[in-house]
This record gives sequence, C-alpha cells and structure tokens, in this order.
Amino acid sequence: MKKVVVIIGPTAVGKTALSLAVAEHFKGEIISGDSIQVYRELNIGSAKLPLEEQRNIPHHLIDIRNLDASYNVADFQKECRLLITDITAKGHLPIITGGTGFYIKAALFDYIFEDEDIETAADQTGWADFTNEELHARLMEADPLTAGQIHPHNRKRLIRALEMVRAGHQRSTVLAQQKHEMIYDAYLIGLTLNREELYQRIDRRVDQMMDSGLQEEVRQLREKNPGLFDYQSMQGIGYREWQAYYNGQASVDAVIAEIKKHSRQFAKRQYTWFNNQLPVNWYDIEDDMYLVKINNDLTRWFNE
RNA sequence: GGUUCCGUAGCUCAGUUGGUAGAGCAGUGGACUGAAAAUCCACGUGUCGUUGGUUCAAUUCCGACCGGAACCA
Repeated sequence: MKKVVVIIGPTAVGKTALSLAVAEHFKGEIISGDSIQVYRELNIGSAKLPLEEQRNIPHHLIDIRNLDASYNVADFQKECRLLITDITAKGHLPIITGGTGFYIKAALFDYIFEDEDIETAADQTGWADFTNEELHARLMEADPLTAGQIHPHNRKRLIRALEMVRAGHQRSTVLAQQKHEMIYDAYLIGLTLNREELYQRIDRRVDQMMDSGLQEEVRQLREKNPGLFDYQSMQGIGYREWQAYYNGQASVDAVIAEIKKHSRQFAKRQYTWFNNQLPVNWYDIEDDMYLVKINNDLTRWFNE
C-alpha cells in the first residue's frame, strides 16, 4: 500500500506550518484537503498560503476551480488519488493537509462514487414542490434502508438519496459494496489545543484577515460577479457573512462577529468528525515536545 | 429631588389571575458516502436584584433599599 501522511485538525491550529516542516523533512508534496482553497481568488478568507511562503514545495488542489464552478467530494477523491499515485511514483511522500474531513475520508477509504452527471444546484428545483415529509415518504419506498438513516428534516440528504435512486443506484446498495477500509498506509496526525485557547486563536486570525484586506477582497469579487453570493464557493466562512452587509442588514463589526462565531462552530464540528470518523493520532500543540513526538512517530511509521 | 418603567438561564426576553419557570441565541454532545467552511439532530435548576411584610404557600401582592432607563423639575 502507498504511504500517505495526513495532517488534520480544527481551523487555525497550525496545520499549514506543520505540513511544510514534514514536507521538507520527508521529501513530500502537499495535497490540500480543503473544500474552499480549491477556488481561485478566494485567498484571504480561505487562509490560503501565499505562493512565496510555500518554500518551493509543490502544493496541489489549490486554485483549481473558477469562483463560479462547483466542486464536490467525488471530484476531490478522483484528483487526490491520481496525485497520490503520481507523487509516489516520483519517490516523494504525499501529504494531505486540510480541514475537510469528508473529502479526506472519501479519498483514504474505499468510498465508491458511481459516474453521475450531476448539477447539484439544479437538483433541488426538481423537488421544490415536495415537503420534507413527502420526500422522506418517497425515499421510504425507493430505498427504505437509507430512509431510516436520514433524519426526515434533512432535506439536502433526502434529495441526494432520491437523486441516487433516479440515477439508477440506491445509496444503500453502493454502501453495501464497500468494506469501509483504508486503501492506503496512512498515518493521520491530528493537531489539537484546548477549546478556549483555540477559540482565542480563531478570533485573532479573523482579525488578521481583516487587517490583510478581507473586506477589500470581497468587495472586488462582488464588483466582478453580480451573482456572487449564489456561488457554491461563497459558502465559505469569511465570505458568506458579507451578504448581510451588502444587503444593509449588518455592520462591518457585526460581520466580523459572525465570521468568528461561524469559525468557532466549524471547529467544533471538525472535532466531532475527526474524533468519530477517522483513526487520528492526536498531538497537543501546547506540548513543548509535540514536534519531536510527531517526528519520531512519523519516522518509525515511514521506515516500517 | 419627583413621577413612571425595568431588574428572570452566559445574552435578548416571555411567563406564573400566588403552588419555586421557558423560548430564541450562545454553549456542549452527536450524525454525516456527490453542496461538507454545507446540512441535520439532541441537551434548558436559574439565590426569578436585595430585604422585610401579608399568606398554609411569594419569583408573582405590599413596603423599603440597591442598580438601570425615560420623563418632569
């Protein structure tokens, strides 16, 4: 099995800095596991590492889509796996770094995504006339197993499951074909920090983004893109909050407060995901020895 | 100085015709297989400002006091 290093953790713990160190030490190339950094022009708010700070280490899956494009797990899985193959063939070590747990798990595990021609945004319109209860009732007939696993209020998931039925493969059938195992020899490093400290870090980072010109970045994007806030890419925290500002419903200070709040809530959700969905080796960044420990553990694993 | 109003969960407030109270937000935990920085679920004991009084019983009624707001001087 190919070896892959994975660096995860909540937003603002310092994944990027660690990824550079690991890449330099192990001759690695970095694959971004991030659903927002794939978009060009989303720089400050997505906490993208500027080219001049990449220290000549190859970074992949950053700036690969236009702002108005859509992107999803299946895209990521395919592109990420191709890169792992290429990087390994070069004799380098693939290092996946990012906060999008779902993407990373789909690449690492034997998730199956059948070929589908989907326009996700368009799908919803086809179901617009149905209430959540009606959607759930339909799914109960078409794929009862899945219907039992999706909460009746989770409209987005209900529609996706119904779309899968329409595309000719029930979700439950596809899942049954999988062993739910990792297909790589992956070592997962999780960076952590006590909650209070992390939240302060998040607040500070948002302030830094503002100092770096986040507001101006959004202003320019909006100038060039009339329908900006309808783009999938604009779901990103640090961006979507500005819609209220441009609608005259929020002051700049209110927007900043929302960005901080959403970032904290996101970090909490990331912990839930990583703790329960992936076999993570956690390292507390307040531990003076954490870098040494990571280096030791990684070296041992690398030479296995 | 006077009058009126307010003081209930971390925040904003509701409520109890007297039987010790509940929403939203925040927070915490959880789910997650093609929007995932998305979507969804669960979790609400707090000296009901303080202190006297009336009462079987007061957060609820009455008095005083403290804090805040508005208006009148």
